[in-house]
Amino acid sequence: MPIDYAKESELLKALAHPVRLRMVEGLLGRECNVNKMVKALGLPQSTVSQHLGILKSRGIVRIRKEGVKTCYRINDDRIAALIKLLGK
Amino acid sequence: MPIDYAKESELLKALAHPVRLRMVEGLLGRECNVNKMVKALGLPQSTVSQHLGILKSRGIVRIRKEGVKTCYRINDDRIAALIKLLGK
DNA sequence: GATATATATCGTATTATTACGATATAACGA
DNA sequence: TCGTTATATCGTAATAATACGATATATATC
Repeated sequence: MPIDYAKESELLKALAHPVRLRMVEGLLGRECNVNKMVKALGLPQSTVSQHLGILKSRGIVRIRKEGVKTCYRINDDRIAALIKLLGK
Repeated sequence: MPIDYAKESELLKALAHPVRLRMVEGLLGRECNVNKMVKALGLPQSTVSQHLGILKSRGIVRIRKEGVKTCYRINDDRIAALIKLLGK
């Protein structure tokens, strides 16, 4: 399958940040709401939300609303394999 | 193996550019000198050289000198699998 | 409706990346 | 040594990404 360089480089760019990489790895196999991530990461809420927005806009994650909470989960099938590759 | 987020996000950042992604894919399985890439990509020589420098500094490619020519080739075993993943 | 909680968005200063012409360096052949 | 070819580096203007406080919005509870 021919690669869409512009599109796939956007995907990689979204993952190419230490905080987002950590977020994505943390979301493998389980969903998580924003507040939990804020606490786990020790970063300002606005910063975490901004990073999540980037991951969402690239289709890497998607959300599920649960009352007032927003639960994020992985939405791209390739992510798990990609993260696994990085650990080698 | 636990991921070094800073290190691996640097790897992804180096790949997260349409031109560099195209370069890397073009180098899968075969080496190529700078001038050939300049012609193939239709970009200024300084631009191509700058991108190659980024790929090299992250260990994604390495070089072999052949007289005046510099031949670039893939140097990271994970790259082929990563590119393959992107095409899915 | 008032309040508290969860999250998103805005504004913006700082820092990083990009593109590319100009210039430098290095190897080769005449 | 000169000229040519191949490549790297420099300088820099333009653009993009980042961090994060302030603020807005939405939902639940009382």
